[in-house]
Order: sequence, then C-alpha cells, then structure tokens
Amino acid sequence: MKPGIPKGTRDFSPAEMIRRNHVFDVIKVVFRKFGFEEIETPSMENLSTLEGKYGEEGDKLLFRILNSGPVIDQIREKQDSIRQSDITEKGLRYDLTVPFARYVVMHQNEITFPFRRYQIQPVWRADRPQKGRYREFYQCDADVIGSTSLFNEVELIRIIDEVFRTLIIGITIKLNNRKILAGIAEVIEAPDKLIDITVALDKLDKIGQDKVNEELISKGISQKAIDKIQPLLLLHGSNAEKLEALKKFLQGSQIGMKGIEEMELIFNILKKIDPDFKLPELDISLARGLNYYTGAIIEVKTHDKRSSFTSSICGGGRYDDLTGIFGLPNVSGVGISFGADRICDVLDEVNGYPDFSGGTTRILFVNFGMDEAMHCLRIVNQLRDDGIAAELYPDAAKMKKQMSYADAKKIPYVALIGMDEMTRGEIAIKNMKSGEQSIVSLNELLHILK
RNA sequence: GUGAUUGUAGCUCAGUUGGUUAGAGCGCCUGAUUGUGGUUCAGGAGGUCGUGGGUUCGAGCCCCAUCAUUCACCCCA
Repeated sequence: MKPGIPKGTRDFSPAEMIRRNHVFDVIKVVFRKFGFEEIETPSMENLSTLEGKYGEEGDKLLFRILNSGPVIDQIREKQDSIRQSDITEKGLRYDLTVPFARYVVMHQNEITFPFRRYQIQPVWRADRPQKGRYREFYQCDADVIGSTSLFNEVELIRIIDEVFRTLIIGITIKLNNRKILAGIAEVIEAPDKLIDITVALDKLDKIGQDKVNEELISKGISQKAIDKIQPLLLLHGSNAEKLEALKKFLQGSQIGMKGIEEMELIFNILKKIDPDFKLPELDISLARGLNYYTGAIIEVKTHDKRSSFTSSICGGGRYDDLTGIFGLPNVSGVGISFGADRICDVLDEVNGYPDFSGGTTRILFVNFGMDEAMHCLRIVNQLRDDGIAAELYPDAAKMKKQMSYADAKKIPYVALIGMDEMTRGEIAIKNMKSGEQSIVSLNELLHILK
C-alpha cells in the first residue's frame, strides 16, 4: 500500500526538529523565568468537557474519537436507536485552555493559587488546512488562574515581548477588552448581538467599513444601531485618542467604562515599569471568536515585511468563569497561547533561525573491522562519559562511504584508528572543515572536542 | 461546509495543435582513488505520467468521475 499521513498533519525530520526545538526552548525559558510551572493533560478529553466551549463553529471542528467495542457492528443493525454517546464520547483537545480549566477544578485542593502554569502540547482541529493552518499543531500556553489583578495581563504582555525579541521577530501586539465590546452592544441597544457585532468588527481591516455594515444588516441589527456604531468604525489615531473617543461613546455603559478603565491601567503599568516599552495597540476590531473571554483580549501579528503571514501567531485573553462550567465558580484566569507552528513558518520565511549547521554528533569513528571497532568503542564510551556526542560507524564499509556519511551528517571530526594507530595507542583525527589531519592522544582529543 | 488550483523520477520542474522509445537539474549508486568526505571526470539505476473510465487509428496532453495537494472564504494558533 501507498504510505501517507492524514490531511493537515506533518512529519518533522531532524533538520526541522532542530528549528522547532529552538522555538520551543525560547518560549519555555521565558515562561520559566516568569515563574510558570509546567503541566501536561491528555490528548483526548471527554466530549462533555470540550463541547459548547468554542462556539458553534468550534464544535464542528472537534475531532471525535470513535468508541472502541462492538458499537460499529451494532450501528449496522439498528441505526434508529443510536445515540451520539454510543458512538463517540471522547474528542481530541481543541486547545489547552479548556483542558486546563478542567484540570484546575479536578486538582483544586492540591493547587496553590494564584497558579501560574505553562503547557506545551499539540492540539487538533478538523479544519480544512491552508497556509499556516494545520489539523495538528502545537500551542504553548501560559495562564495565571485565581487572580483578577491586571498585573497578570501586564506580565503576559511582557512575556510576549520577550519571546519575540529573543526570536528576533518584529511584532505588533493588539489589545482589546470584551467589556468594551459589551458596552458597545449595550449603547446601541443590541446586547444579544454581541457575538455578531464582534465578529463583524473583526473583519474591519480585511473587508472595510461598507462590507462590515452589510454584514451587520444581514445579522438582523437595526439600521438605527448601525448608524450609531459608525463613529467606532472610523476610530483612529493613538491609543489615547481612541480611548477618549470611546469614553464619549460608552458614557452610558457601566461595563463599557470598566473595560476602558482596565485598558488604561494596563497601559499605565506597562509605561511605568519601562518607559521605552512599545505599548500594545488598542484595536476594537479585535474580537477573538472564543466565547469564554470576558476581559482583555490579546492578539499578536508579525509586521516583518518579508513575511506573508497575516494570521495571528499568538493570542489570548481573560476568562472570568471558565472553571464555573466544571463546578468551581468565581475563579478568574488570564492566559496567552503561542502558535509554535506559525512562528516556525514565519522564521522560515524571514530566514530568522540561528545557524544550526553543526551536526549533533561531534566525532565519528571510522570502522576498519572487528578488532579496530572494539578498540574505538572503548574510546567512544570515554568521550560519551565526558558528555561528548560520539559514534562509531556500524559497518566496516568502504572509507569513502564512511567519510560521506560524516559529511552528510555535518560531523566536524572523524577519527581514524587502524591497526597502526591501535598498536601505537594513537588517534588520527581529521578536521572535516579544514581537511587537516593530525595524530593525537586521548587526552588531547578530549581537549579538542570540549 | 463553499469556491478555485495543481498532480510527470527520491526532490524541483520541462514536455509544442494529441503523433515513434517521456526529458532536465539536483540527489542516489558505481568507478577514476583497496586508508580519506566536500571539488572534478566517466558511467549507471530509477516513471503503472495520482487512480478509474471515456473520446481517438493514436492520450502525459482532450472529456467525465474519483482521490490527493495547495490556496481563498467561514473560522482560527
């Protein structure tokens, strides 16, 4: 049969893994530096955990896992009486936030709050793949749960800044607040249309003012409300200017004013701890489809001209009651999620990876036959004990073949120990880059490779 | 779920209005060089042209179906 892998999934070869690990390592180091602790959760969750948390669209994108057992046969016999739970009751995780909320509720008695956790694992979405969109991809999440302080939002923004500064990717952080969006819906007297309004606003950059209005009409929002909303679509200028205009607009809305207050506080704290910090950009068209956000909404995009990426490479926000669904109310959390795969794609486009040209193995021992190989293996072990990656070519193949292997694997040194070297207790080593060859002792070899 | 796109060697791709035996570059293997890779030279292997059907004297090329790919919409990391 012809081998293949499912749509939207990928194999990662050694060269790619080196690059991917670089991204994961940078993110991990920053997470730890900010005091976050790592957890993992299962790839699959009960459907009851996942369903209804990601909106209508999200439910459709859940990968459901077929129950094991004789169900399949039974389906063929009695199609009518089948319930969904007979067929499937588990699904692959769609993100890391909802499983985390579930984890927090289940482990509430062992957790010290506020809990700063990070989690780096794959998630699955039954989306149709396209540029930067995969059906299996890694999220790198950092969340603080059990604290309503806006210092947490500030910390997360600083994490974003540090990660992308380390990776050398130019970014724009966009910030919005669900309370401002709720305030807008309140002011135009269409509070039940909040989701429709935010989704339409999210497209402002992409499709423009007229099309947004068309979409609002099609969603059944009154002309009067749409007229009222127009000044918001024209919002521009600095954060301060936007905030002034919003304050005017949201005067009558308590929740809206609360959102503005939060936003201002975040900006002020950021400015105070570092006057040079490039502040996030206030963007009311930023909605984030996820239903559970209640406060700050964060999104990050590259602005590197060499990258054609327009989708977000990091996103997040505050959720006031995600644990409530699982029976633990009044625990607020806020988190961000780095899209590692998209970050890798951006780095590929801008050629932004450091030089990884040196291979993993530092020295290859040429195999001249049984006796020589045994002798080499003892030296190899001594090198390994000193933490040096070394290998012996497994077969007594032709020199050319063994040298080509070292070359292909970019191994910097090759050791040649034939009968002569063996009896004299010498090691002939060749520097593969310069081509120079020399005779050394084991101690000298250790010194060179250290 | 909707709309397009592309499918030819391991990889990237050429292939004329339908016309003999389907090509190139890179990679791979062998030798020049039995203890020396990366350079050079000589040679070699490798293809059910995505799959199934149809039109035709004749199909890589045209038609239909199907699968896969990539991209856009929806939505999202």
